[in-house]
Amino acid sequence: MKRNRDLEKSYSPEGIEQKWYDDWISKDLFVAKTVNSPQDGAPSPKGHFSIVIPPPNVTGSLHMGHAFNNTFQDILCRTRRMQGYDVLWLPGTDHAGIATQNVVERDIEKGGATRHSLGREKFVQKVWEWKELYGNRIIKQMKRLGNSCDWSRERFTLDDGLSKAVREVFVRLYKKDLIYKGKYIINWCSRCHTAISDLEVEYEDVNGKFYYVKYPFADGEGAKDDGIIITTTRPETILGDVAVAVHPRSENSRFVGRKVRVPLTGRIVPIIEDNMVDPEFGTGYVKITPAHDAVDYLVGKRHDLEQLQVIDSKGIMNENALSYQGLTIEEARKKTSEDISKLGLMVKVEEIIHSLGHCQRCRTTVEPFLSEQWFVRTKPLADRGVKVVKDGLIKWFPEQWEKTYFQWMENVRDWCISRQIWWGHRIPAWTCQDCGHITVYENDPAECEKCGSINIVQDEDVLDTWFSSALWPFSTMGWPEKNPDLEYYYPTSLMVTGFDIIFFWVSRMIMMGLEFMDEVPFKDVYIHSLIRDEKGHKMSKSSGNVIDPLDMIDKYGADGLRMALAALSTQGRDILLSSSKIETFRFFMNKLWNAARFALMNLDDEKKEIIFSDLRLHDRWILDRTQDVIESTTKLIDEYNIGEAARSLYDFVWGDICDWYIEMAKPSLHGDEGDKRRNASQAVLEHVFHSVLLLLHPFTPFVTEELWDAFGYGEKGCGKPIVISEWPVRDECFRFESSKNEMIFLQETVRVIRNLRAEAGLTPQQLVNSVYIQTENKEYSDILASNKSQLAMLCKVKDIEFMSDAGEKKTGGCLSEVTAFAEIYLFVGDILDIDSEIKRLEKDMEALQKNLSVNLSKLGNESFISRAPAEVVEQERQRSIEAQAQIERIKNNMESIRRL
RNA sequence: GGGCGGAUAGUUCAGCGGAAGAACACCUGCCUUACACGCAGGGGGUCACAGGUUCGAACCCUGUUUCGCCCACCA
Repeated sequence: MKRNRDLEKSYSPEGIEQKWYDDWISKDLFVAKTVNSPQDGAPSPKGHFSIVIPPPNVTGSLHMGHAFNNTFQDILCRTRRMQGYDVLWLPGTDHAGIATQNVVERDIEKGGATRHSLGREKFVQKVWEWKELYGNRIIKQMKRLGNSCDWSRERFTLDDGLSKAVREVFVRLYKKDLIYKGKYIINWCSRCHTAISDLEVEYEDVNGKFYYVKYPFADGEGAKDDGIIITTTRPETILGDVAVAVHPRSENSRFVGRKVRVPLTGRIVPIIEDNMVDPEFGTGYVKITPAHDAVDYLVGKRHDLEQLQVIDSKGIMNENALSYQGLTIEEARKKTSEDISKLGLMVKVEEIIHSLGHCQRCRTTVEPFLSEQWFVRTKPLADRGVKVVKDGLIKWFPEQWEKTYFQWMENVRDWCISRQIWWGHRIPAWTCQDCGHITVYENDPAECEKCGSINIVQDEDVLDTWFSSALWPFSTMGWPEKNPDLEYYYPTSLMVTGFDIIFFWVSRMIMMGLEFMDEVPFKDVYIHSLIRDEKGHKMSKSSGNVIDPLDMIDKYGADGLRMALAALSTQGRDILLSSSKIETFRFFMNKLWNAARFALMNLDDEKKEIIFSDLRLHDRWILDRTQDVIESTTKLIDEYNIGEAARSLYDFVWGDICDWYIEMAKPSLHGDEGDKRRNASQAVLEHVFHSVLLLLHPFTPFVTEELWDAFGYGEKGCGKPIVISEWPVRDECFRFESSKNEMIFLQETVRVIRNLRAEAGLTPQQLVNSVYIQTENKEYSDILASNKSQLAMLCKVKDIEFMSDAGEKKTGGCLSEVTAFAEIYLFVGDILDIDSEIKRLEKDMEALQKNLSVNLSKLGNESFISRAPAEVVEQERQRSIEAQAQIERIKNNMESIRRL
């Protein structure tokens, strides 16, 4: 083994991370196998493990959510790669229609341009330029995190291949009547100037006014009841009223069939009955405005009412709004309410808090708006999506999310997929100007498929971004073409994402995957929690509480950040992150580094075999623990419980290896117990580090690769990089069950003695001459007796005495503590000072040496030898030998005390 | 209105049927040749409340209180 013992005294990630990432990339270690191709050959007997990354927005930059999500996926991919699976982690980015368009619009505004002043073609060109400039930023950031993605397969949702898939899907769905075009009430953002889907509307409580308005009877019968009172929050929509509704079984239903006069417009409208009215709410009378309210729209449909539009797509009152034409919604609201008051029809106005929809992208209030849009008929697709989960073909982690999914899927409504923006996949539909027929086709058609006219124009709208995202698991692998990747890596193994996009994305991928691949898009879905700031608030630029993962990588290293994210994660609870929490794990990287440094300082180049007869308790214990950790880590990762996996590795390294094993192995590593023991400890240490580096690699790829190399396991030592080294498995040879309990005896005793020492106020320089242990437990006393030197090492005690009754010792200056196994006594008077102990020994030695030199001079004197009797000479000779031995012993003694 | 999740040490959270744990923070000692990004020790908890199941409950069941989140056609 070629060891590198020349490690820095503390771990600094700079340089190391970049070095290894470049190395991995240059060796194509993340490039997935193209199975059955001439260069890659047959698939692994283990099979495949594939993940498609949730594609981040091209204009975005890496935030903590991405960092967490990507770390999770990377841990799985790296583990599976080491386990011998054919791993594909497919990366890419999303064109993010409205979001990106908004960003670029804001950018060109600085130069005084608008998208309309540029025109469609030029504007789209601008967005592409933007994408070329900044679209790569997030990819670079992912690389710094250590993502082991196959960058050779990187995709973008507007790539040619993916665009082709989008068209194919659109056409097939249209032909199956699963896509249709129609005039419906949709959510309209007057700022983005486009329709948005139900999911893109976010409801928020806002202050508003609740107007009580009287609608007089118009049929002359109501002499006594001169009218009814409706309630509304939007008086400007009174201009579009075409009816008033009551609940059929309410008190108010007695007026059904009568007519009232709508204020301002003077329109005579009927009172109708509809179940949608809550008789308990407001006055129990609801004005019906089918063109400007989603509920009213449905009521209008049921009762065949006119859809009277009074507001246009820009949020301006239109020609139907009489004198209010040209006003904005806000202006019209003020004016109409004033005018109603003037007419004496405003009964009262209340302040209320009500929930209002806002555009997810720009926070503008969303208006219900009647317009012609494209929709996906979702129900038939959803039914299948529900079934596969019920049948267990897709498993959710944590399981509870399954319910959320079912709830949405079982009540799913048609999906509005057309957007009145320019950045995205343009809808492949052409309307014939002559016959009005709509031609929907994969390739741009030259003529109307019905009448053959060449006078056809393509639909102006583009598709919802999520339409292309829904195809991501198979469109990225080449669909609709047949392709070895698609055949081998689809369905993917796992989807990792946040709960916020279960409806937007996960459910739609399931529906599309089933429709077009006839198979689920992934077998497991892992829904992770949200990252929040330390106070539990959502991180956002506006509140200034963002912890930038790139800053954290600069400060603490990618490994520290990754370990923190992994270890802090728990199932089903949000993660409250702070810089200091990440720091804790940076310290862990240093601890690992130094433990490895210690090991390297104590290992020879030659690799030692583990010889069982030379092992002592702590050796057997750490070998046994290592096997347990190998097994449990593997199991936890299989269950996607990376939080527990990371935490248990942390505890194992810090608590078991550093705090106990290394401390206990020091005497033998220093050679105090002879060569055999030194070899044994070296062999054990090597095994432990070899295993733990492998186990930690998915979590902290960079340090582990660096240390792997330093131990000589990497290419310099004629091995392989850790990235592609074999994942460890439990070695049954190293199962030492009894070591677990025996070690507990020892640890418990050490803790108690240390505790007693602290109670007695002893300094580290003070040596306890002896502790007395009273116990009936033979096994316990045997274990302690055979580990005296470790005990001395760990708690600075010279000797242990066992006794059945310590009664006579319990006088003055005695401290004691009872444990589960024994009662332990320490006498405050029975303390040796290390320095004076050494002085005492030095004195002894001096005296001995004096005697010895006298002896030796006698033996060197010829007249003494010739005159003295033979037995006296022999006696003197014996004495000198004894003295020499004793000096040797005292020397050793001094050495070991000095070490304490 | 429906659904989901949380309530455990000062703080952030693990634990989810068998003697209350970690990390920060706090207090006391220590620069002991792997590590002060460290070592050793310490204080601190009716595990939200009330019932129940069990030999045994922080953990299971039933309520209650309370804080979040998601969905839904309260105009």
